[in-house]
Amino acid sequence: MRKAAECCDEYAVHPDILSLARQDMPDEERLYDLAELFKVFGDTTRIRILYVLFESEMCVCDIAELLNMTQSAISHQLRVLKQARLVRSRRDGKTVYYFLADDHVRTIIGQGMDHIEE
Amino acid sequence: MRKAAECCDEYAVHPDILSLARQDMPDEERLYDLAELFKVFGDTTRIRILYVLFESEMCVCDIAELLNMTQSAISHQLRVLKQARLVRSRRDGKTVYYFLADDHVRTIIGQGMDHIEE
DNA sequence: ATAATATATGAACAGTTGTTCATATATTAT
DNA sequence: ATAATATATGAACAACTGTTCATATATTAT
Repeated sequence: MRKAAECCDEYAVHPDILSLARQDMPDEERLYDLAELFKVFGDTTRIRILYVLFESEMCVCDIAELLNMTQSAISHQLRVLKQARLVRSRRDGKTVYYFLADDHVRTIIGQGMDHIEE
Repeated sequence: MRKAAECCDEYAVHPDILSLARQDMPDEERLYDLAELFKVFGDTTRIRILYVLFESEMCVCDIAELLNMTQSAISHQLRVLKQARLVRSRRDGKTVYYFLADDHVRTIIGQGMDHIEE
């Protein structure tokens, strides 16, 4: 018989489920990376930047203008998005254009919208 | 011609794109809710709880045991998950069982995993 | 070279978040 | 009623986050 925590001994679900849950749990590094990824989506400014980039690649100061925020604030957030590999950038002269890195961004945001709208 | 911010006047993308981006931007409340939702996914403890619930509904103290955390910490986080409507609960005597609210959780986490693993 | 423009970045500060601790509530058994 | 068990919750504190401000870097034009 399973030796559980001090609490809820008699009401505990079957030990098989517990060991199964332990098996299917991704390793610590993956869980950390996953949480880090979602943290990036967890900010209004960054979500708005991503939405803006749904339409087209865009330079830093246009994003700043669109969102009515300072160039610095946008630049800081673009760095976060870039580190998470959600956006990429290309330089054209003095201007740096940012664009969505791949389609996961759309899918994840789309699923999120589905959830809050239901 | 478009009157842009002081910066990058001559390099700015076409004004049509700017107004298009403005149109397709969800309203503030939606953007806020969306960011709030992703914030909930943006924590290792909560991600681990959700993973545990992939297998089966589970009571608070079993989750606490599985994740090696205090009952209080888990309970606090379950409240956050519940407020975000990612989990639901049912009471059976003294025990409260938590379970995933719907399939968006799996999809969102799955897409997140796809992204970090690619 | 210097000036102008676009972007990036470090430090600081306020606001937020997650855990711990103590305690409250809810249910069951006696 | 009281005791025991499972869960919930408020306060406090440390750690983290996003913006602002000042300034640095990069590119282009003169």
